[in-house]
Amino acid sequence: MYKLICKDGNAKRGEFTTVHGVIQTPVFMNVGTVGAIKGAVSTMDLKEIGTQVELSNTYHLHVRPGDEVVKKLGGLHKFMVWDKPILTDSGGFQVFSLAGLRKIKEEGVYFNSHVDGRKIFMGPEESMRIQSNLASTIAMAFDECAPHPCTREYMENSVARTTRWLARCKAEMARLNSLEDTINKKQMLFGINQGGTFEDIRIEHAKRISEFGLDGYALGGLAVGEPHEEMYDIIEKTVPHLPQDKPVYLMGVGTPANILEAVERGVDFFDCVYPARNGRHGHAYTNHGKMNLLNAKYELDSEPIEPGCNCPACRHYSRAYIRHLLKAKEMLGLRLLVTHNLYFYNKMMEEIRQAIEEGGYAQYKKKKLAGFAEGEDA
RNA sequence: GGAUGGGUAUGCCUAGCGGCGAGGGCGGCGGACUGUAAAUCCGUUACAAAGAAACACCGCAGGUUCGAGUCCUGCCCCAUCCA
Repeated sequence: MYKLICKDGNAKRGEFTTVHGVIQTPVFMNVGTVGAIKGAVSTMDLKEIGTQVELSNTYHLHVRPGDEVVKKLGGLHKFMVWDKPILTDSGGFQVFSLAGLRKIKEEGVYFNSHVDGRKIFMGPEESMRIQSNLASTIAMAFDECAPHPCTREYMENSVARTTRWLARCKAEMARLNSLEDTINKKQMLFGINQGGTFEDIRIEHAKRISEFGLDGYALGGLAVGEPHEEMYDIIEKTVPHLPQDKPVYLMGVGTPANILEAVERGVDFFDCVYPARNGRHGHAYTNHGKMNLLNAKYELDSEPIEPGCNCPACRHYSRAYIRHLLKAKEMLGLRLLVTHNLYFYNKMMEEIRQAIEEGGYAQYKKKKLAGFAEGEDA
């Protein structure tokens, strides 16, 4: 249940109520694909850094340890010890990212497991069944994230199929939620808008899926190689054609700047591997741009990553120490950096919410972007 | 004093055993990464040049050879061992 608290321009401040608690939006979901945030960050850590929603992946958990296993152990919440909302991505993105290992058919997608090569079939029904077994708070519809660039013809066919798949997802979800042994009988379903950078396909599809009466709507297939401006433009043109009383989720995006721009265009949910991946790669996000802790200039730097930051890493450790850990390939270095980055994202979302409530979003965004730009490593 | 093993590029270490304008690793620097096959990947790290015959002390000096980092001789350093 989505409740709009207030708007500032097109930026929305809302509350999304789920069986696992209320999500304050706009929100950044922390990505833990296989049921764990890469970089040795525990769910205990997530509590400490203000994570509201954790995101896991249908395909990956199906491959290992297997959704049946997770179900036997009481569902993903119990399994990974996380009682707040979990959103599971449907496996649709793997149709894109594992393009070399799959075949798309009308009934679904045939994958060769990236782990051991065995054949895996996943269609809308399978994806829903797996997500129901995982018992996530929010399930995503099974879609195709089409590549960029692609021809208009390819996109039209792909989007039409994604729509047909959505109907099957909805029906299967309703069936699963009514079953006796389903763990989360109130599992929500978000539909996914596609269409690449073809504005008319996007809008047409947005209108079409809006008729399904789902719990939320996502913009998929963006940030897959198209220029930022084009992505912002598509968001701006598409969001008005999605239900106004439902949350909008921009999948897989993005950089802090991407998020600031998208919030301004009415997006409520975000997720991205950047804070975790870049953390593992030695980069720290700060209000003055990105910082590469691997650089020699931090060798004797006893400052925290970001002075004034209240994350566990910055409260206790210096840049020099974290650099040393990274150089020494100690896991603690990655963990501290990823923790800092996730905290940074979560904190920024908190600031965004406050700025919208205070009606000063445009100003906040401008100031924030200026800060990023002045950074030494930005 | 003797024995043995080494000295490879203006960061460090190392491959190399007659065709080397010398391969690799680390360290350094830079880049990439957007619903995670990624604690990853890519580039660069003497000078000069971007050109088919141009110039890098492969510890130093000679020698053998069409050709030597590679073989021979002497010397200088380093390590370990024996006196």
